[in-house]
Order: sequence, then structure tokens, then C-alpha cells
Amino acid sequence: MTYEVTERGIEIIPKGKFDLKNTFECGQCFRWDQRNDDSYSGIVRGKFATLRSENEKVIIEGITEEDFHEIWKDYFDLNNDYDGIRNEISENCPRLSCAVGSIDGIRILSQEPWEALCSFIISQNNNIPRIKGIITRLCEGFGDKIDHGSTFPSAERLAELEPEDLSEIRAGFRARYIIDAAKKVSSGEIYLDEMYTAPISDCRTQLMRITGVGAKVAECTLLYGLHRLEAFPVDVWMKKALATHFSGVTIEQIGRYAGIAQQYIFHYSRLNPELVE
DNA sequence: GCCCAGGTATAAA
DNA sequence: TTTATACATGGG
Repeated sequence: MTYEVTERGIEIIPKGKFDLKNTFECGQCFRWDQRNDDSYSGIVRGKFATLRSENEKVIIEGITEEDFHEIWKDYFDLNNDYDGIRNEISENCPRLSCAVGSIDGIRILSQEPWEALCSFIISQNNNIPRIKGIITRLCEGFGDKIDHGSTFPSAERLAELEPEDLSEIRAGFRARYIIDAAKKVSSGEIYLDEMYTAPISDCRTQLMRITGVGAKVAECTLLYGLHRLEAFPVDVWMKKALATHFSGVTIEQIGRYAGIAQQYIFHYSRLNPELVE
């Protein structure tokens, strides 16, 4: 990745393609919104940014160069070679080539661990517009106000509350799951930061001690919140696709990039619903 | 009204 | 260990 600072912002030439729509709308995140001019805006670690695509460049507006290095470079995984990863997945597992080729430019964001955990608890048995609505109300009601929006409330802040206190966000049965997670994370009973490097099976066991966190939410937290690219959040559709069209594909073949491969399989299954009916 | 949403807890077989 | 059902809410 190379970049330069101009009057417009930080102009980046990423390693491998970076498609804003495919990255922000593939279901991995809920706090980025498309604006009327094709750019996307969001808030990460309390900082607001706007991204715009221009030829091979991506321009990040409204940030400092210091924050680019502190936050955004890692958040967008800009030093990872996603074209190389795609090739590696296809070579290790040729059966997945059609899925890998079905979408280009997805990058796995490195979201804040607590926000990812909380967001994917909310996502269960839910649809994306409503998930975003609940998260927006959670931030506006319990986060800190900043320019252009609100921060995601910390686990410590939410741990002060009881499920009834969340009624205004209309999270339904998930309210008590959010509060249980907040209490376990803020007390240190669950220590998210160690999950960047701890054995992944230990991380899964720990996360699933939270009420409302099953296998799927645990894997999503590890993939999207802790950037464990080997995590593998399968859903019902993917299980069917793996049992039929991609039969024979094993997690060992996909190896260290199972989570990224899963993103391609998920997209391909959506494009070809007959594969999973 | 009815069905479903990138699931999980709970109770039963 | 596996299978059925409820769960809150709202978009299509």
C-alpha cells in the first residue's frame, strides 16, 4: 500500500483491490452508510471518516495522518494483499474458484472487538436494516456524542444497565444478551484483547460462555472483531452449499483464510440461490 | 395477515 | 446428541 497526503485527504493505492460497496455491504459491518454521492461514512474508535473511490485510488476524507496510522490503516487491513489471498484460496481449493471469482475487492475490516461482539449478538435472527437501526439507537442513546454521530457505547457503560433499560432501542429478546455480554466483558470474566493471539478454540469456548453467543456469533466476533481470518462463521445456506455444490471442500484446504473464503462462498450462494434450496 | 431475517436458549425425545 | 419451538421486532 502506498499513500499520499493531499488537500482532499489521505489518498491510498491499496495492495489488491478495495471495493467500497462490496466491503461495506457484504454483511460484515453495520455502521457505514452510503451517502448520496457514492461515498461511505462511518465512525470507528470514536473517529468519523468518509471514503470515496477514484480510479485505483481510495481517498479517506476528514482524518489526520496520525489517525491514519493509529486506526485506519489496520481497520481497512491495507497492508494485506487480498489479490494474493484470493489466488492462494483458489490454488489450494480449485472447487472454490467460481466463488472466489464471483466478487472482487472485499476486505475484512478489523472492527473493534466489543462492537463486533455486540453487533453480531444483535444480528441473530434479524435483518440488516433492523440490525442497523438497533445499533444506531444503541449508539445515540448510550454512546458519546461526537461530530457527525455517536460512538459505540463501551461494555463498561452498558454493564451499568439492566435489560429493561435498553427498551428504547427495541432489540427484543437480545437485550438481556447484550447486558450479559457487557457485564462479562467489563468485569474481565471475558477478556477480548487476548483473543487476538490466543488459541482460537479457547477463544470460541470463552465467547460462548456469554448468554446469546453461540457458534455463529462467536465466529463472527473472531473474524470481524479480532481479525482472526481463520475463523469460519458458517450459516445454514453455506452448510447446504458446502454439502452440495462445494462438496469435498474442507476447512483444512481453505486453511488460514477460511473466513475470507467463507465470505466468497456466502456471496456466491446469494447469487445462486438454487444451490441451497 | 404471513413469512422471514447471516441464531440461540430451552425443553424434550 | 439430535430435533422442535419460542423468541421481539419490523421489512417485504
